[in-house]
Amino acid sequence: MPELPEVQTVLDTLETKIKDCKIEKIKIIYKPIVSCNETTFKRKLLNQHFRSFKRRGKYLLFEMDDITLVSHLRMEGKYFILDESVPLSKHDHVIFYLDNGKQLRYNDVRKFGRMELIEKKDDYSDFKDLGPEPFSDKFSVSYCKEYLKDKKGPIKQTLLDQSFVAGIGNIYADEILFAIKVDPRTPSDKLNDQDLKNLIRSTRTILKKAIKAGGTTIRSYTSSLGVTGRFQLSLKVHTMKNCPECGAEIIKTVVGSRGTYYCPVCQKGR
DNA sequence: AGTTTGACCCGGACGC
DNA sequence: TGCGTCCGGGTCAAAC
Repeated sequence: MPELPEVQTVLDTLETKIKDCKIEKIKIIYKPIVSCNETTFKRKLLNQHFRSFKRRGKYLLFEMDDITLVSHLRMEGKYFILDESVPLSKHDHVIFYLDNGKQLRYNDVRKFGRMELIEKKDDYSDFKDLGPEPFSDKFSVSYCKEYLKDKKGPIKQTLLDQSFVAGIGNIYADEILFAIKVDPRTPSDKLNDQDLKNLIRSTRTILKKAIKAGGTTIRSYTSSLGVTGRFQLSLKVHTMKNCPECGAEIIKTVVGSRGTYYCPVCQKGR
């Protein structure tokens, strides 16, 4: 499922493929994907060009001439760029007809993804109450300390809270906590300064590595399949059976109603 | 009043 | 073949 690295990869790939393309027609097959009024959505996007490509957390932001198209892939949203002659597939929900004869197709098996329009801004830092980007200077030890103060809920759950830091999903939350050797159930306010330093560093390292891997993998897919949003993961705990460090059996449990993997030997509470 | 939990949206996968 | 159940990101309502 797309988390920050995958969203970034999709964005980068779309930028190379449809930058400055014009939308000539829009077909909405499954209406709830588009959050706003259908007529307004079409009217405002018609004859607009894809000018710049930005990301905020897991949201794709397509800046057009006069408006910003926001897209969230949720669980399984995918974009394909295909010739109009290619038959529609079962889970294609929104079709953008481009001026180069290609179509940008939004495909989503679960139908959880959403699109909406917002005003263009120079700065999307206030967008949807999202927390800082993991790579921004705002994601600092002092910020984490302040945010986590008196937070009793498990640190894993806080990592998934998009208003704490934007873009981390279930898989990377497990991977980050494994990297810093902290038990996912640890109360959020129990992490010490060193833990927070490690948390910030590991988050950036892991996400960066995944973006790199995503970029590598997706290039081999794009020529035939369009933007599938698939990318390789080098997972250490999530879905693993044994710990790559100590060999202990990985525990699978539920934290904050999310499936959670951790090593009972390497990862300690505080 | 602020924080936290839970239902919801979906359909594929899986177990019986 | 056919049910029933589980899973999950973000939103929003309800409960604490």
